[in-house]
Amino acid sequence: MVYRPPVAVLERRAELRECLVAEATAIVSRQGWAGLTVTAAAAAAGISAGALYKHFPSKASLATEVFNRAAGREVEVLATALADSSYPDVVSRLANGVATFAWRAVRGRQLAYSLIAEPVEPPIADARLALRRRYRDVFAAVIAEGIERGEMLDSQIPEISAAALTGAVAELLVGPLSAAASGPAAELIVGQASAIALRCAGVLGTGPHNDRRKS
Amino acid sequence: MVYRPPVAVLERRAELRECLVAEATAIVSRQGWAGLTVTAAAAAAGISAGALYKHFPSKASLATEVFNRAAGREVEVLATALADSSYPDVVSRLANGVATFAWRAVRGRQLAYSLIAEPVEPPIADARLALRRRYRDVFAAVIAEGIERGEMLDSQIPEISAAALTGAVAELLVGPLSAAASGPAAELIVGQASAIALRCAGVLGTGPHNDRRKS
DNA sequence: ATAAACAGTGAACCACGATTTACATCTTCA
DNA sequence: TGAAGATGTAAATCGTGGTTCACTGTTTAT
Repeated sequence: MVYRPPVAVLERRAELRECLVAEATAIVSRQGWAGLTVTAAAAAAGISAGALYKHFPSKASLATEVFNRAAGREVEVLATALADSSYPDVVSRLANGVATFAWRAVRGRQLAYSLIAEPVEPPIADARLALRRRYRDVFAAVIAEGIERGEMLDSQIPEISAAALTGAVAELLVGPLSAAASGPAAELIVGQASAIALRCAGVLGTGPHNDRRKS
Repeated sequence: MVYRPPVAVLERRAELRECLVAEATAIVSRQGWAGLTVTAAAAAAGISAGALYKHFPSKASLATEVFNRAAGREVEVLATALADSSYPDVVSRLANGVATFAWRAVRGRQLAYSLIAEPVEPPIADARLALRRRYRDVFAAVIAEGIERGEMLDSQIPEISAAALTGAVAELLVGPLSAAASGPAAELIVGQASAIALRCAGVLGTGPHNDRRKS
């Protein structure tokens, strides 16, 4: 071989690749997967559609990379919130985790919708299955710990409760209900989401009860 | 006008239209929306693709009719189960409703997935929104009644809990968890789904508790 | 200086389904 | 009988995006 690209070129190449992923992510966060065409992504990064194929073998490849990175970030944030050791009990950690999850969905609403519910082509649908599984596993671990420590109902199956919890919160945040959620409405929904999540997870202790005094 | 189609012809025409809807529904129940092409639907009904347009103005029109009819049936069944007056209390009715919902999803799994979660083109996505709203409303009514009668937590908002409940059960039944659900596993999931739904709805009374005796 | 490797361009090219069209057939009713 | 309406067929047409292709300009190592 008589040509070996020098470091500077390789760096620029890597940079452009990153730029493509970043721009594609921005498009999805703004317009959803429907807006992510090869032409649009390439144009946003300042190159032509054909050139994109010098960096990704196919659109699906770019799309799944975008998905997986964004999904990874979300799961990471959730896992971190769920592991926050400044809370003494598992229940508080769960509440904190759900609230975090919820807030992130309320702010990047379009991205949350795109990750969780928007119609997508098959390769991304697969990645989405994996995402759901990861959410489930993360929640399931917390529930299992809660059962272990006697803070949660022990007749439940952590994986199942976790899946339900994931679905419940997702529907709440991404579904039609929160579509029109302005500031205060959003707070209400996030608050309710946390409460519901705890009930879902079979939190023991005081248990659900109504106040005697009527207002 | 010198031609007025006689009753027999009109009947046959209506019959064929029904046949198209039925065949299209069958395709969706078997292969999902992905399998529902104009050609396939027409062929199943024994006509050519072009002829289908004598009965429906567009594919979207046929598809939404298929969706809405199937969705209507599901909601109807659920509403009936939730209204079963042979149960004395609201809680039992809710449990019964969720179990019915769940069983139907476990048997027609593909159809349930298609109605609730499969990627679809925009016109059907709209119809799906409406379906989710209907599910939510039906559950919300029951929860509201439960609160009214003092059987459920009164600090919740029925619509929100109902949305969460819908999402939870949907995720459970249509998500990856129940993908491999053979007979006994399915029963387990349905059972858990009912239990989770009751917790979600903030059922009072005995509340979640662990048995003292360890096995 | 020059062959080789490579990013990039812009214009084809292609696959896939939905729709439309041109034409044939049949039926009704003046 | 024959003009008009309706159904049906098969093939052509269209739109949309992803993907490929032929070619250009640039850079590197001999």
